[in-house]
Amino acid sequence: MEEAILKKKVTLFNALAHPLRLKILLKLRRGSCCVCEIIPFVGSEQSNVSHHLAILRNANIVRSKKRGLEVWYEVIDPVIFELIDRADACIMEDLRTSRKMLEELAKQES
Amino acid sequence: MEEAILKKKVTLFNALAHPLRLKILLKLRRGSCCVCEIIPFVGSEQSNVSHHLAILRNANIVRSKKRGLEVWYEVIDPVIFELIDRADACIMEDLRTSRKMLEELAKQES
DNA sequence: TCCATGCATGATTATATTTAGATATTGAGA
DNA sequence: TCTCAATATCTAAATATAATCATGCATGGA
Repeated sequence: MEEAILKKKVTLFNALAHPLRLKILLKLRRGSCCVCEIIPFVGSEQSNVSHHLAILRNANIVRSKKRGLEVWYEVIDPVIFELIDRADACIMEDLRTSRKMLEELAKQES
Repeated sequence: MEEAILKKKVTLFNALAHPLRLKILLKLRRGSCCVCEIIPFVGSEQSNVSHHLAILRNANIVRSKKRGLEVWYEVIDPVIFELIDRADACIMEDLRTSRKMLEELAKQES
């Protein structure tokens, strides 16, 4: 694996490894919007949201443009949502396995 | 989004957000192996590798079992590789876009 | 039983990340 | 021009993460 690609992959996964940033992307999935809409959606300080938006920008996941006083954000490439969905699939599979194990434990106890 | 799922997703992405851990998974992709094979592959201290393996274990990405003195690791669910591949796709798309922008810049300059 | 091997765990230090508050910047309107 | 609104950036403190070194633990062989 090329070192530069590896680094980019770490940056990408790292950008997705925070609840606030995942919430921001969840909001942007419904369409682009301004920061003033993101702030109440994620429920955090303005400066904190701005900081996390910068991390998503640096990871090339979102881009912004000014519209008067507001700054509007949008996801650059929706493929990112496929990535997130794949993560969901991993988690769901994991949960299914856990449930099966619990069921078998329960069977053995009865 | 349910808070528990969100947390699991963060744990998953976080586990993938480190070059050493991605290298470990790259190794395990070729089949399960013992720690003594992983250490030279990733090129780091034994204790450090062990710590990172623990992070992958806690994220439910890999599991281990003893075989005599050795401990063998394997990926629990290969779906994780689809996730990683999807990340690659995101990065490649990003690189393609960057290249296009550079080409257009070059055109304008000439 | 004693020792060596393979690995995990704990402690420590250095570094990075997160958060909140303060300040700076940009644009719109009075 | 002055002021306000929306957002970014800076700073400091708290917390988390990473790497290394030391130690502990289980297993197999002498």
